[in-house]
Formats: sequence, structure tokens, C-alpha cells
Amino acid sequence: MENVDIAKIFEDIADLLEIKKENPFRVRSYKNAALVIGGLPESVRSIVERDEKELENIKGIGKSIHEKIVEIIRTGKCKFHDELLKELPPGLLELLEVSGIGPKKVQLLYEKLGIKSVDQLEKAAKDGKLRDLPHMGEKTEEKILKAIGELKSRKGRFRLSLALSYAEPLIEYLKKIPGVAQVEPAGSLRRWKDTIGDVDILVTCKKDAPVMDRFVKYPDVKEVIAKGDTKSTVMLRSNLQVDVRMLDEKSFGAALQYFTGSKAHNIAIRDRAKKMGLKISEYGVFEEKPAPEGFNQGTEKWLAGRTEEDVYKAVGLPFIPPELRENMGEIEAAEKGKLPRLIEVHDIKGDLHVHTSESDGIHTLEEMAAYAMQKGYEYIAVTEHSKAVGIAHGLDEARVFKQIKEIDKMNSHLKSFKILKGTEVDIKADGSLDHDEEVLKQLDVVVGAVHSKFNMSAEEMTDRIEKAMSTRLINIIAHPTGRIVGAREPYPVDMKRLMQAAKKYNVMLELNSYPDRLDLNDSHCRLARDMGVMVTISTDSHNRQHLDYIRFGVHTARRGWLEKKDVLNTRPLKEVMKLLKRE
DNA sequence: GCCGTTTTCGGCCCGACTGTTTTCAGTCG
Repeated sequence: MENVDIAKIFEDIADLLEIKKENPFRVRSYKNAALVIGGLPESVRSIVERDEKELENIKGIGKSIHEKIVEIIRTGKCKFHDELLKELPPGLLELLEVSGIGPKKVQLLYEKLGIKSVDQLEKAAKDGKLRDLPHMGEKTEEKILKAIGELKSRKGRFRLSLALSYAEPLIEYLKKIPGVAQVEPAGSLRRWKDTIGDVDILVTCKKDAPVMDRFVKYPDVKEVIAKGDTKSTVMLRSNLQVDVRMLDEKSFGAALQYFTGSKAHNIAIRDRAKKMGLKISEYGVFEEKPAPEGFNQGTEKWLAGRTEEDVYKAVGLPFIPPELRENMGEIEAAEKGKLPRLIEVHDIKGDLHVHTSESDGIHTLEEMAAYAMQKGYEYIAVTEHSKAVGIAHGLDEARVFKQIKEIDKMNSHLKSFKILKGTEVDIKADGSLDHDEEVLKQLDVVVGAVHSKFNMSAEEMTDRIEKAMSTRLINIIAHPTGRIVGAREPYPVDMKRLMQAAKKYNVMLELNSYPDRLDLNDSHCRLARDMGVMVTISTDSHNRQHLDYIRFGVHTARRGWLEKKDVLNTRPLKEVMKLLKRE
């Protein structure tokens, strides 16, 4: 029972209570609890196992939800949840996934027509039975049918890199519309989350700029979902939904802050404002003045909203970088002036995990090095697979020696750039390494990685990796959780114990920037930071363009509050060599 | 159901768009 599973139970409870027309604030409590639990860096299970009382310190979790969490951890079930599901058919929850259908409509459909599944809803809409219900007509039927079709074809969220590949050209297109001043993406895209639900773009422009007309005519638009004067929504051919909002310059910062989220962060900021007698909306920060005698409505005075800095300043805070806005301690840190000085993409001085055509890459050593130099790097480490990874043409010892010679020769011609000799040595099932000690000792950097038997238990897998580290031949553990998006779930590993071992054996953890590999996430980064384990951000490049993926890794590190000093490859070559000092 | 430097009771974030109305309810973000 992981955090996501527990969060899902509370989400279900909230939805079911809402359908039952329960107290909306009670509903919100469960929704909020789901949000909080989903965003925790540590598994609730381990918190409960360590000390149940620690749950009391988590904001948004009170007595009742606390008890339910413990119940879920102990028994794997929640009685209250089960009872609600007995009372209402589980299919009702599925109905909520149809866009345009909320709890009120679900309730109505169930009560009047006995609809309790998406299929039944589809049939009723096709038969024209919905139009007799209040607030529903023919158009509603059409909309519902369309939404059901989309739900059925929907593939879930978009990987950040994919969403960016659609969003960035659209942003350029919007910038070219006459009269447009500013165009900024907001939402989870701006927070650089691993996956994106939809894209929010904010625009300021001259009064008569034809933003909405042009936007809905963007060549990649498949369907216009809504078109208004200040807000429009379209579906791109890729099934990525995009919202564009037009704003006054005066409120651009407030809107950017509001639409960047996260929801939890904004609620906390608004709450803070309220306590200061202020109101924050997407239009700005307002001072609320009480109603004068004889009037029942007070007035409000606009205070700020032009920039995000102004908004934060109005509530007594410094600017908080979007990547931190998760209500995970950033507001408290900002209050105390203790926000991290986050790592930047340009801090990266080299890449310590790249492949060439010698194993399973497509570009040669020369080509990879040339591209890295062009990026302004000081060094790269060539880290080919070892022989156990046959599918990747892993190198045996003889080929490693051959590559060492080749690199020495190239380095002798290079001045301000160095190619480091390395390997991505396979950690075999018993924890032994796939290269002899003699070979490994001749290399500048040894990256260790698991490529087989992913179905071990967390205990076994952690033992396996720890044993490999205990040889003291490894500098870096690559893809410590092994996740490949869309291809393989992460393998289980006890991350805390792994980090303790990393500290003991002076090993660093790799944050893989490759977009398919979200294997070291922001929570892991925070854990590494708290435990004093150094991280390296690498691309695991298999062609030279992959070196540009470094920005994804850097932003994951930013979400994990990492600073320049926490990351090995922000350091100049000399320091890196010192830190890699191999005995 | 949660929370508290005005409160252990009485609040709880706010506005646009749509489709249905004829002044508004529901949904969404």
C-alpha cells in the first residue's frame, strides 16, 4: 500500500461523499488529504511503522483521517470506504472521469435514470434520454458522447519532454501574433513536473490583438473545445489539451502565480493572504475594506499583480521558484529566508554517463566529444556497457583496453576538454561486477548499474547493490530504481538504506535525465540532500542530441531542492577527479 | 473533516465558460 494507493482511497471517499451531497467542506478535507499524501516525500507506511504520532504533524491530516491511514496500513482496507462503495455502485466513480460530468450530474443520472457505468451513460445519451433531465439538452448529450469517446482513447498524461515538444512551437506561434506582448506557459509545465495533464498558456497583448482567433486556427489544432474573449481551450492532434488565457498586464504576475500552482501551494498562499487581510485572485492582490455604514458590500483595493515577485512580496515573501511550489516546506523556507539557491542548467560542466557507437550508441566517440565541447562542457565520461549486457554490445576486457588507448590518444590532442575513461559495469544478480578489478582500476570513473533480474524483493535488490558498492570499485550507481517510462516499472529498492550504503562507501547516485527514465525523482533528491549523498546528473546519451536532455535532470534536481554544491558534475574537472579518487 | 497570534466554534479560494435558463447551476482549473 503506497502513498498513491492511499491517496486514491481518500479521493474516492471525497467523490462518493460529494455524490451523496455531503458537507462540501468535509469533502474538501478528504480531497486535501489525498493531495497531501500524494505529495509526501516519504512513504506513509514507513512513517506509521516508525512512529504513528508523526502523522499528527502533517497539515491536513486530523484525527479521523489519521485513524483511517493507520487502518489502511494495518489491514489494507478502509471500512468507511468499503461502506460507501456498498451504498453506491463503484461505477459512479468512473462516471466522474467523463469530462463535463461532475458529482451533481452523477447523482442526477443515478437517481433519475439508474445510470451507474460509463457504458450505460453512453447508451442513454445515444437513445436521447438525457435531454429530459433538468439543465440538460441535446447539446449536453452530444458533449457527453464526445467526452466518452475521448476518455476511451485517452492515454493518460504526457511525459514532460513530449508535452514540451508540442507546447514550445505553439508558444513561438503565439508570440508572432501582432500585438502580443508576453507569452508564458504556466501549470505543471512551468513547474517541470515529470508528466503533464494539459498545457496552460498566458498571454498579454494590445486590446485588439487577434489572439483567440489565431490560437484556434493553429495548424495543429484538432478541435476547439471552448472559445471565449479571454479564454479558449483546444485539443491538439496529439490529444494534448491546451488552454490560452488573455490577461491585462496589470494582473499578469498574479495570473502566472495562480495558474502555475500547484493547487496546494496556492491554497496555502491564499490562506496566508487572508490572514493578512488580503485577497489573492488571478487578477491581483487586493486589500479588503469593510463595508461603510449603510452599505452591505465593502470595497477592495488593488495592491499588486504585475509580476510574481510583487505578489509574493505583498504577502511578505521572496520569489519562490515554480519548481518548489508544492506546499512542501517552501513557504516556511521562504519566510525564514532559507530557500535553496537551486542548481541551474548552465552550472553543469560535464556529463558522466554517455555511450558511443562502440556499444549501443549511434555516434562515435569523436562525434560525442565534439558535441559536448560545443555545449561548453569541460569533460565527458565514456561509460559503455560491460559484456553481460549482450544486447547492447557490451565490451569485454580486451575492448575496454582498446578504448582506453583510443581515448588517451584523443586526449593528447585536446586542450580545454577531457574525455574520461569509464564504464557502466553491470551489477550481476549476486552483486558481483562484470569486469575484473584490474580493468576497473584503470578507469577514471566506474558507473554501476543493474540490468537483469528486476523481480527481486526490495531487500534482495538493495543487498545486491550494496554488495557491489562494498567492492569500493564503483563511483556512481546509475538508474538506482531502474524505471523506464512505458516499458518497465521501477524495481523495488530500499532507497534510504541504499543511500546509507552510498555514504559509507563514498558512492554517488545518478539522476538520469533521459526522458524515459524517471528513476531518481525529486523526493529521492531531497532524501539524498538530507543524508548528504552527492548526486550526479547524467543523460545516459546514446546519440549526441541526447546530451541536451540534461535540462530535464536539472529540473528534477531543482524540484528536489538541490543546489550546485550537491551535484558532482557542476564542479570543474580537477575537483571531480579529486572526488572520484579511486583506490 | 480540519484548523486556530481575532476562533475549540465557525469558518473553509475564486472566477470563466457552457448550456440551460430568463437569472442560474454545474463543471473545471
